[in-house]
Amino acid sequence: MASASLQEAVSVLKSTNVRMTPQRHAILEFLHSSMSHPTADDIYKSLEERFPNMSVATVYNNLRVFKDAGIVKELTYGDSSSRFDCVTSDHYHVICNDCGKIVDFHYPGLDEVETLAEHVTGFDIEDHRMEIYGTCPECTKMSKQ
Amino acid sequence: MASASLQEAVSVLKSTNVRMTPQRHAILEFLHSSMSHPTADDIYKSLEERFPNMSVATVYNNLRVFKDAGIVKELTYGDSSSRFDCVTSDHYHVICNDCGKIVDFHYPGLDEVETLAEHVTGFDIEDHRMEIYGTCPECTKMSKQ
DNA sequence: TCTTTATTTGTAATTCTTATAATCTATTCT
DNA sequence: AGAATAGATTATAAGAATTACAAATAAAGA
Repeated sequence: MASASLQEAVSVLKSTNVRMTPQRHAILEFLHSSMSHPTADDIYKSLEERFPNMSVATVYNNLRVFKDAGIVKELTYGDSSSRFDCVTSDHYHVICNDCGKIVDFHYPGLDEVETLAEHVTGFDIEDHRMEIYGTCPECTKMSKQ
Repeated sequence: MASASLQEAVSVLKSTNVRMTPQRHAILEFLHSSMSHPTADDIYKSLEERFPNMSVATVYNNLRVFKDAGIVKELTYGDSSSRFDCVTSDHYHVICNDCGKIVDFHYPGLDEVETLAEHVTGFDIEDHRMEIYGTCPECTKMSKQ
């Protein structure tokens, strides 16, 4: 479950019969370099200059390919559009209710939750995610003024 | 954070200046009776018979009112449409990757996560949610046949 | 290089959700 | 009770995100 580097992601893709295209590489690159959690549109806009002819459909297609390959996760929050996060290691997200900022948060040791859920529900558990909601320091400061 | 009964939900609404209408009551009733986690459209369809003239907008409007009042939570997963869950007590959701079934799952004691997140990120934490993903017994059985 | 097959592109279509304005209904004030 | 006010519903249109589709293009292996 840990595809740390861009290289690793590329080789994961090659192992299935997924071809490497310039667009794909650029999308992966952007996902790995940006520490934020971009939307499909963020990605599209950021690559507009390098790929003036790229279609939005390409971004969506490839995000699905990456998701299926397990190297990218889709995050759906309250807001309209999904965000995408390259799978690096288990971490959670702290999200600001005001401005939407997302901060990574490490908290190990929730494997137990999966084990218990398996026993209680009979599901074959694969994964879990957690989001923590609140107000970020900046927004707190703003509201106090 | 615990509005166990329908009655309680109604009185919460009355305490703000939200009027009780037949449509509102029916939506609340449905949310409380259905142990599933219906989409706006599920709710709309289920009330079609009783309220032939009801608009989808009414469902959406009221779900927002309920959300703002804190008696209903919106759940956004991978699939296209949001699901709604009346706030009863803290619980999490186990979701089937195949058929989308959602099962409630109680796991106390994750307040610590919020505390730690506050310290690490400086956020003013209010809430958290967790989803556990896997394959339900039925879908596992199906795939083995 | 050639062939096969995946991928990209551009556009149209779909779906979910929200905005708007008109109508209607409940509550309040006199 | 009756009028005024504010809130709610309805119907429809608009908006935004995502997907479907068919034609054109490009990658990978023989």
